[in-house]
Amino acid sequence: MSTHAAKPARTRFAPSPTGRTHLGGGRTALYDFLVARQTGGQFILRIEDTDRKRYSPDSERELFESLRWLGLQWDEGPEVGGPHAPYHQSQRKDIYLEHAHLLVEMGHAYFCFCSLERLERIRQEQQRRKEPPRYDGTCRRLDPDEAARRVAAGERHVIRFKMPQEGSTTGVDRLRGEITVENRNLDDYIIVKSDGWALYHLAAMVDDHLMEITHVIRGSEWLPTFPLHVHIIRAFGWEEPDWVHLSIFLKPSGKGKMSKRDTADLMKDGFSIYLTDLRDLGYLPEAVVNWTALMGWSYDDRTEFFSMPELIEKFSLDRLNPSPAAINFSKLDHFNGLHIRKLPAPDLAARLRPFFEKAGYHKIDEDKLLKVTPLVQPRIVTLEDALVMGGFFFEEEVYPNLVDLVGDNMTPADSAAALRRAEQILTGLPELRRESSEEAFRALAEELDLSAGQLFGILRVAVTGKTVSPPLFESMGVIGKDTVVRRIRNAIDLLENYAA
RNA sequence: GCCCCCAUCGUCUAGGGGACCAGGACGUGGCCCUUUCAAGGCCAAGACCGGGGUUCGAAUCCCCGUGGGGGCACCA
Repeated sequence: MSTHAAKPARTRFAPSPTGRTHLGGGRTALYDFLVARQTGGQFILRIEDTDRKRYSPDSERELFESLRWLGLQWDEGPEVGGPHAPYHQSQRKDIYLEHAHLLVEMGHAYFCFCSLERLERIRQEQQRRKEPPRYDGTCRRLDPDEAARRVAAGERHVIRFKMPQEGSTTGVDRLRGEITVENRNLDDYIIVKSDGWALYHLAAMVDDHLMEITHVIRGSEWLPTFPLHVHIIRAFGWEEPDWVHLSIFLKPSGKGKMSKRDTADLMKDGFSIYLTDLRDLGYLPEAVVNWTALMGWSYDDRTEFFSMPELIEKFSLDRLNPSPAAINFSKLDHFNGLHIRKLPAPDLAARLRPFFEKAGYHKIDEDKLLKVTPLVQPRIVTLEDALVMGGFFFEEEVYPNLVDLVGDNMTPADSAAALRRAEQILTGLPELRRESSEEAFRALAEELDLSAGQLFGILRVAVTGKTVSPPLFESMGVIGKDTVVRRIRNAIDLLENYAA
């Protein structure tokens, strides 16, 4: 695909807004987007909301938000319009109905008047006899003129696709090659419900054709009905798109698909399969894109770090892997760290700001944030980690634990004495810069017969309130001399009050 | 039960008849660097599901098992 200039592709992401947008959808949309961008074609978003009972406006909002967060802006679809509008299937009911009637006229479909109850009876009977559950074909044998009269008379009916009963059907999947199914294993699927709404099988094929879709990239859960879709397209005499059935995602253990329970467990570990959760958890869209792109696709035997432009250039449907993939969140952490470190500091600072603000650190000074950013940058894996790693920079006071203030193999009195000397040195310093302060404090350690680790450890706790922090002297420089001195005095008080 | 898909380190993967005592990445362990924590560098352990075939030669092709996954709605 990338080897020779392909003709512009028209791809579509066609989700059903009945739940939250997750990794699987994100990856499908990403591949759609990449193929469109790579070939100079269009990425279309189509909302499959023909099931009015399951439709949820919240889901749709979250869908748009998720795709945009990932950087997958659609060229045609809701909110942006396009030459094939409307892009909500709920607004295209008549189009599907017309096409269904066309199929009936051509003899590829028929009206069915069987009741739900009768269908249920047949199903149970078949189950009892261990037969595959299928429509028994009663209405298929009806005289078409009579069926038409009953429809005209207002009798409740559905429209079924007339599947050939002999032979087999072969479709070609881009990653698996030919997929052949015996026609007798296929059912006379309902394509229009009794309320007049088309089902996916019809609606999607009609829209894909009308919208001139060249590549249907979708989940492999569609593989079993793939031959049906091929049949519908052939019945109309349309050209088939390229079919790409993506592998599914397994839970991290590799044992089965993600369940509700798994999702809840995941959140406890600070992970989620939902895109907006990942955003709120402090993951970068760049990292999520890079990570999911590699779940089922590879470039070569060593390159793994990709930006969106690089993916657009290098992505290829020919290098997709058909086997199911377990989700590996520790690899997401890895990619997030990588992308965080790659970011220019001002960019990272801008992304960090909302996390600090949400945590209650208001009036964050831009200059200070810009200084803090490179200090936390190599030390965080998510944006949210910056709160723990660098919160003390924006805190008025810090509250160290007494035990942490006492150095290794030292008494509280020793620590207090060391801090007193540190305070003297600090106040004597004309300004607080890393080079000068580090030199002075190294000398102090020697004077007190302490290791650098001992002294710096005490200072770190006094100044940052924590045992783990960015490098001490750089940190002190950002915090400022007055605040550093005040915090050291507080630590001395703490130690001496304990002694008393 | 029936149908379909899949099968290389714990995980994501490279490999597509000889270049493979199987390469990379995450994770894990160790070392170096180092004021803590990271980052970074180096090293280590770790896999071709089983059985048949085809072939001079199989991780690679074929068949059968087995295992895993998906689907069997007037959902998508």
